[in-house]
Amino acid sequence: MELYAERGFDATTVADIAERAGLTERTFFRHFADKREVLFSGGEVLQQAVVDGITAVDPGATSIEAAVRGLETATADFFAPAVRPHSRARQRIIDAHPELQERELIKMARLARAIAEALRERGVAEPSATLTAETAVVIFRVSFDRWVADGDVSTFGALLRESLDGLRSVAAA
Amino acid sequence: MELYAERGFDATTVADIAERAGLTERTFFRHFADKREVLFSGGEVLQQAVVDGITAVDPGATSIEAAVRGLETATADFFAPAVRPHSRARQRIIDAHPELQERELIKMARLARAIAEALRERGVAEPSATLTAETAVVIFRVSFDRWVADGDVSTFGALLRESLDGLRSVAAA
DNA sequence: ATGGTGATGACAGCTACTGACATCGATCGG
DNA sequence: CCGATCGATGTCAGTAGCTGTCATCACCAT
Repeated sequence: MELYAERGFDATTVADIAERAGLTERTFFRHFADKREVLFSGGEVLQQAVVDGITAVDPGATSIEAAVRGLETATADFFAPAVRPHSRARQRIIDAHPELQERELIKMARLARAIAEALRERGVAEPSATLTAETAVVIFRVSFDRWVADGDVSTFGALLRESLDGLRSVAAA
Repeated sequence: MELYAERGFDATTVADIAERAGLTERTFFRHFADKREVLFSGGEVLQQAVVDGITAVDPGATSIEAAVRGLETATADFFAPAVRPHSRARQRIIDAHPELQERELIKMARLARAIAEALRERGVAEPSATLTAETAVVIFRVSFDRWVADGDVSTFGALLRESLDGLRSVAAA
């Protein structure tokens, strides 16, 4: 991430990264599937936390409530105020490179699938499960954008709530 | 697409494609940004059609109604029953290759941004415009999946309506 | 000490993609 | 009717991402 920030994603070769890390280029590719993956390696952990959060929600909750509550508990650990500068730096790099956005998007798609599966475990039928999961991910993304943005100082959980409310009024219209 | 279907995306080189097309490898890259783009080249046309459709909707309509109506008019031209076999073949290739899914996802993201812009033109404020646009794209994707799936024989417009209803009940919960 | 295992290095190779320059055909002004 | 121009293509060389294969080495268990 240092190198990507310093000279840009395209301008840094895998050889550069390997050198700074004191390793071989080959070894880099044994740890990361490709050059982009470096920025996304922690993703499965968050995904698992969200899934765990959803299954922990009281069974009486509606599907969208369960999904958002799962996001709330998971993001409370991952998106503490202290990590905001790091997240912001990371996001600046991603936003500047379409290839990285592609990777980010597929991670989100996987998150949606995992959420849908967790909802089905709770007894939510299709197509509600998928629809709810996709909606939850939209809420997550909108919230994340606002959380990373400079001006906003709300907590992630509060932003999730606001986004959910916003979406409810949009859908009700 | 012939070659991708015959021997798989990974197993076909650009040299193969160029040869079958009777052209040079270099010429291929002058027409398509990269190897994946071949499968997505028509995307901007659909996007423009959706945007045009949205701006044509009567100004009194709500934002989500305008977005879905825009999708309806655009998809009526692009997703006629006759093109279903082609769409299905294309989708089979994409579904088998994560790299292609990445590209598809970023196209969807661009579509969402274009829809949001069209909604803002209609006077919809943020964050409603973005939220509505993302929601509309979810509806589009769910509908497209069902339209491409074997069993279903509904028209695309009907599927859009059903998905919108489904999402409304999810969000209302 | 021996053998197994997991991480790394070394090296060769393929292919996606790019830049630079030459060629060629069509078109258009004189 | 000729030459200039322009757009599309061919040619060639080069870079870099990524992979397969084999050797090495540290560590651990028996």
